[in-house]
Parts: sequence; C-alpha cells; structure tokens
Amino acid sequence: MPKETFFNLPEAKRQRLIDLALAEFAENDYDTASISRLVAQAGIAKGSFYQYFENKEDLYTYLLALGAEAKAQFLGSNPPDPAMGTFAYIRWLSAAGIQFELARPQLSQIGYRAVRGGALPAALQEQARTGAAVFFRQLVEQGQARGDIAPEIDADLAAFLFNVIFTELGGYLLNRLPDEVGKDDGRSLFETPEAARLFDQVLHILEAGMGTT
Amino acid sequence: MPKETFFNLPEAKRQRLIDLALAEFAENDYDTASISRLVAQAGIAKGSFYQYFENKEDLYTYLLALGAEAKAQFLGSNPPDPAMGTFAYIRWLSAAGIQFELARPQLSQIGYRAVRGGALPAALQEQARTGAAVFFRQLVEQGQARGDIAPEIDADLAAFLFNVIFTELGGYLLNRLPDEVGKDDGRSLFETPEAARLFDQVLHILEAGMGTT
Amino acid sequence: MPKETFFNLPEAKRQRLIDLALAEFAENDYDTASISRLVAQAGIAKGSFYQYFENKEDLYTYLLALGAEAKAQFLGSNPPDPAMGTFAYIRWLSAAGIQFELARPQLSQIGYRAVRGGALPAALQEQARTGAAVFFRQLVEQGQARGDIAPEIDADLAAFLFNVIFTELGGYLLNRLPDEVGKDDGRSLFETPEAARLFDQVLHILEAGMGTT
Amino acid sequence: MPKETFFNLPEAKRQRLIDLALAEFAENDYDTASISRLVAQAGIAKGSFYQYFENKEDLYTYLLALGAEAKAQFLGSNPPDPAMGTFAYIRWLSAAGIQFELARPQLSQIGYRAVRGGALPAALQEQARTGAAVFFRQLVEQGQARGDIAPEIDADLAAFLFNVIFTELGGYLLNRLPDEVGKDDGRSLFETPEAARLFDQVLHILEAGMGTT
DNA sequence: GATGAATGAGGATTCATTCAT
DNA sequence: TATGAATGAATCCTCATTCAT
Repeated sequence: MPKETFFNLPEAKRQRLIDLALAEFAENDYDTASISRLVAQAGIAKGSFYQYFENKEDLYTYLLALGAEAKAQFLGSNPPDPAMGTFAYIRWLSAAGIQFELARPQLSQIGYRAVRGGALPAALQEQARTGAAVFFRQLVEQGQARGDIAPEIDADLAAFLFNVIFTELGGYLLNRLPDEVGKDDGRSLFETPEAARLFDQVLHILEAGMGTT
Repeated sequence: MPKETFFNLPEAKRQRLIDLALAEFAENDYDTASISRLVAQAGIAKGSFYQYFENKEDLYTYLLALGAEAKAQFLGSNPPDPAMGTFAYIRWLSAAGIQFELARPQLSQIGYRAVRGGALPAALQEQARTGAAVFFRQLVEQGQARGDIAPEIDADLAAFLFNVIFTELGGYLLNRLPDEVGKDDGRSLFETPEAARLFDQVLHILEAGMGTT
Repeated sequence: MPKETFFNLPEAKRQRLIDLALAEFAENDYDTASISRLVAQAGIAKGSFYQYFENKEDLYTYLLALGAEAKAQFLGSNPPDPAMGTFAYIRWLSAAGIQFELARPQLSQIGYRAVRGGALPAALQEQARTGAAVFFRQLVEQGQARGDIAPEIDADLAAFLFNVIFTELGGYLLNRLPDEVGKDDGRSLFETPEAARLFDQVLHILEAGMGTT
Repeated sequence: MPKETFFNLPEAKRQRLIDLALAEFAENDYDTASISRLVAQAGIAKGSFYQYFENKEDLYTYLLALGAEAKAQFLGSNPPDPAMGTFAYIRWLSAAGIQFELARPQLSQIGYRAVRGGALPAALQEQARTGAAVFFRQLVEQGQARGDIAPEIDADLAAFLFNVIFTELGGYLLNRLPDEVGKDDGRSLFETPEAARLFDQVLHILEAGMGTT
C-alpha cells in the first residue's frame, strides 16, 4: 500500500504520478519497468518516490488494485438486465470488458501482464490469476442452477475456458480489425458488424457446446 | 547459432550447459535471465560462454530451436491414424502436446514464454507467434473441407480458439491435478481418468459448438 | 552536458573530479580512457559517475568544451594591437597558443587528440577539426585583402599550412627545449631567447614565402 | 620480431595474414585493433597467432617495419637524377611519398598512426617519429652545404617543417580533390593540373622562405 | 606445428534503494 | 516533507593471452 504521504499529495500531482506509472508499467513488464525513468519523467526526486511507496512492488500492486477497481466501476456503472440468461450475460460482460480494454488500455495491459505473467513477484501473480477464475466459476455454477449450462459440464473447466477465451479475445479482435476501432472511442468496436459477428460466433459456439438444448 | 566450439564440447559438458540454460530461461523471461548466473552455476568463465555463443540472444534462439525440434520429434515419433476426423486429430494432437509439456517442462515453458512473451528480441516473438496460428488455420480449413466443421464458422476465429485453449490447457490441468502427474513420466497424466475426462469435455464442447451435426 | 547534480557538487569535489578526468583523457585516447579507473582514483562509486554525466562521451565533450573556453579566455584576456599586420598577428596568436599549451598541458593534449584523433565518437572529430581550419582560412583571406599575403597564394592551402605547422610547433619546441620550461610557469618558454629565435624563424620563412615584398 | 614459425609458413598463407593484419591496423588504432577479429577473419586458431608472433605488439612493429621497407623500396626503385637541387629533390620525394600513400594506403595509414600517435606502446612511438626526422635533417644539412638553403636557417627546425608538412599534405590533397584520384591508380593524382599546382605552391613558399636567393 | 578451449579481468552502463540534509 | 547524492552489485560483452592436446 502507498504510504500516507502519497494520499496527502495534491490531487493533480498524485494523478500525474499515477498516469506516468501506468504508462511505464503498461509498456514494460515488471522487471523492465524502471523507477528511475519514472521519477525522471515525473520530475520528482528519487527519494520522494520512496516516501510515497514502500518500493517498486508496492507501486505495482497499487496500480493493479486501481485497475481492478476501475474495471469493477466500469462494469457496475452500466449493469445489464438481471433477468437475462447466462450466455447473454457473458456476452454483455465480455463486450463491456473489451470496451474497458479500449477505454483504459494501460490499466488493461497491466492487468493482462499480471495474469499472463512475465517475471513478477511470485505472490502477486497467483493473486491476479485467481480473481477472474473465481468470478467465472460462480458464473458457471449459477448458469447450471438456472439450467443454461448443462449440469454434466465441469464447472471449473468451463470457467477456465471462459476466462482464457475472453482474456485473449479482445486482443485478437483488435489485431484483426485494427481499422474499425477509433482510438478515441472504444465503443466503436462493437458497432461494427464484423466485430459483432465474430464475437457472437464465439458465444454461439460455447453456447451450443455447453448449453442444455 | 552457437559457435563450432560449442558443438565441439564434450557431450557431458555441453548437455550440462544446455540443462542449466534451460533452467535459467524457463524460470526467468528473456530480460531477467542472466548469463552471469548461468556461467556461475556452470562453473565456467564468463569468457567461455562467449566462445560458445554469439551472445545472449544466440543462446536463447538455440534453446527455442531445441524446443521446436524436440516437440516435432515427439509428435512425429507416434503419428496418429491419418484417416481420423478433425476433432479426433485435434484430440490426439493436444494430448501429445500436453504430454510433451509434461515430459519436457522447461522446453515447453521457454516456448510458452516466447509466444506469450514479455520483453524479448522483438523479431523472435512475431515468428514464434505465427507458427502455431498458421497451423491451426490450416487444420480448421481442412476440417471444413471434410465436413467436420460447419462451413459458416469463421476459420481464422476458430483457429484462434483452438490455439488459445490448447496453449493454456496443459498448464491448467497440471495446476488442477498436480498429484496425478509423476515428474519422471509425463505419460501418466492421460492415464488418469480425471484428466482424460476433463480433456474430452473440452473437445466435446468445441465439437458440439462447431460441428456439423 | 553534465547533469545538474554535477554542478551542484561542492566546488572542491567537482574540481577534483575534473582534474582527474583531465589527467585520464590527456594520457589516454577516447577508447583507452577508462571510467572505471577514473572513479577508482576519485574514490567515488561507479554509479555516482553516471549521476554526474550521461555517459563517457558526455564527460569527454564537456572536457573539450572546458578546453575551448579556457583557451578563448586565455587568448581574450591579453588581446594584441588590432592594427598589427597579418604575420605579426599570427606570431602573437601562435605564441599565445603555445603558452596556453604550456600553462594547461592537459587541456591542450585533449584538444590535440580530438583534432589528430584516434578513435572517438566520430561526430566530434569532424567538428573539432573544422573549427581551426575555418579560422585560419579567414585569417589568410584578410591577409590577402590587406596586402600582407600574395594574392596568387591559394587561400585554403595557406590555411592548411598555418594550421598544421602551429598545431605541431608547440610540441616540437617543448620536445627540443625541455629544460627551458618551468612546469609551473608556461610563460617562461618565450622568454628564452632560443625558443623565440626558433619561433621567429618559422614566421620569417612563411612571411618570405607568402608575402608580397 | 615474428617467430621462425611465421616465416616457415607457406608464402600464400603468410601474405594473406599480413594483408588482413594490415587491414585491421589500418582501420583501427593500436588499442582498438583486435587480434580476435584478425584470427577470425584469417580463419586461423588463436593459438596459432601466438606461435607466429610474440604478442600484439610484435605483430604491430613488424607491420611498421614492412611499411618502412616497402616505402624505401618504392622510393629507391625510381630514383631521381642525383644532380637535382634540394627543393627539386624534395618535390620528387614528396610526390613519390604521396604516390606511395595512394598505392599502399594501408601501409601509409599504419605509419601515419604511429607518428601521429594514438595510444600505442610508448617506445614505438618515439622510434617511428625519429626515422623521418633524421632523414629530413640530413636533407636540410646537405641543402645548406649545396647552398640551396640559407645557412642561418636552423636545420632541425627546417626538418621539422618539411616533415610535418609532407606528412599531412597527402591527406589534405586527397581530401580536397577526391574526384581527381582514381582508386586503382594512385599515379593519377599528380597528373591533374590542380594537384600539381597546389603542390608546387607549397614548394615555392618553402623555397622562397628558406632559399638563398 | 597447429589447435582452440579456457581464462578472468576489464569495459560501459543501469538499477533499486538508502540516508543525511 | 522533500530532496537528490551516494551506493555498489548487477547487467552483457570483449580482450589478449595461455596451455594441454
């Protein structure tokens, strides 16, 4: 956790620091990201950094937490109709996730790195990985309770599939359809028929494969 | 490519060096892996390393090539009945891939890093990534030609799904069933009913989702 | 340019560092000069050096600039009668240059290396070389305009001769008359009749060879 | 001196080695020239080098000696009319020297470096420098004995002037008139009127400055 | 006579972290 | 609270030279 001194900082300075740190850790993995570069860009003293944060890892975990929080807020601010079916919900969730990725690419990238795991403080990786897994696990179990997902499907396995597919799908679509995404407006991705078609196809495959009908 | 001097080394020493290098690059990503650490462990002089290899990248690409070759040999030594259907083939292929991962975990880990990859010599990453993608793409197209995969499925998208699932599935199973895998004998994984069950379930999901029936 | 940290150093320490660096680069050419040796002699940490200077080249260019500035100041502090003829001016200029060489042998030596130069950061060499050439060229053209130098003399060629002769003359005299130079007082060289005689002879040769009478 | 083993080498191999060494030491100064690079290019074993030569310095001094011998032979093979005057002789000599520089640029470059002196084994530099100085000294004294050079001229100083001018003049002309020199045929330089004009002007300046008339 | 593997000190540079001011 | 100088281990890599085969 950042020290008190960090939160006592003037809002503007604190935000600026966060933005620069996000940029640094989004472009480099944990080892390659450099505190030296960061403070140089921020124009603050080396020592000041260590008055805000315990160390490099402290900053990193803070950024991860920020990302998780931002994503939760992003998803929570525009919640779907609670009555929708499991696959419709997953569709909404994934679309929202991808839009988050487009809206806050740095936060996404850092979270992605944490999961995919280059070199980083062992403990963190485990933690980052489990969050999403647990969530999808619950989702699948609810789906089975509702009768949307066949009961003989192994819930943990299905959660793994959802997790891995939707973790990578955003990047895949971005890569395949680079021209259909306006840099400034992440929303546009799903307004293109091609992206929507591909995305829906994945859902249909999973639904046909796991569903009860 | 390693220099001649490397291949002129006594078999035992050369193998020892390879093993230590595999360990180093399996545990660390490219940037974090340390030549200094390697030579210290190997008990050779720093300069000696540079008589065997051009530089760090040279060693790294060599290890990657070793991995590719070992995997090709592994798969080629036990080829399936060529008449089998697409999903049966994918099943065989993935099972073999996972067994390779269990038999040669370090080689697999290095290859995995190259694809998922944190910081590494740029050019290499692209190369590592495309190989599997192209392969799966062809597989899907053949499957559609044979009538195993529904023609309306987007071939590239399906290839993406296969690729991402089977890249991660080995690690997932290993994680979930650690006790069922004897370190010395990778073959054991698929001889446990639990692993086979999970693996088949994934296949059935995909087949039901993409198939023509 | 050295970093701010360098200029914030206590005067004594900064000067000590400069002196040691001058010694290192005066005795060795760019490639051979060693930052490691420098910091060892200075008794500072390796890392500290890189908090003062960007890199080796940064230090080197700084020393060159110091030399240029010192020489300019040296010449400017005792300017000649502006009405004097071209050869008299050259005499004054060269004498002053040689005295500078005697007063600040390390600075001179570094500048000399930059012009004569073995291996050094390429860009710098060109730059160092042209400065003097341009200056002498102007001098010759002015001399021709004043009627001091015969108009049929090729100006560029004459500039080359002045340049090469006066670049080397100081070293020659120093070598030939080592005992007449007190280390502490560069001024002494031209107060010895022998040095003055030799120096004037060179001037007379050039004047008789290029002059208009 | 190279060891016997070197002279026992098959002519072709020995010559090849010399050529590559010349290239290495012509392009790099003493410190930067690399024995490692040399043996790699030559395709011989590192150890073999040390059976031919005592060490790096041994090779270097040998190359210098080769250069001196080659130049002597070059000059001696086409001697001028012994009755010509001192300045005519110097003209011939310098022209021949420049032509040698064009014909054997590597040998010249190595000799030039030795005189101009980047970092190289102290003892050698002195030696390289004195050779030419002594020669020009004798030339000047003979010139004075013949009445070609004014007796009041300091012989050693005049020798210095000749030496420094003609050491640098070749490079200057080459630089100024790059298009007039065919790479394959050094002779062409003095067949261009412009080069001859400049060269003669230098001579006339020196003759007018030092002569007896 | 030839080989070429082994050596290890040395090169420049970057880094996260500490601590006195 | 903020500073920023100091640290020194760590990085990859090159070098001339030796010596057992």
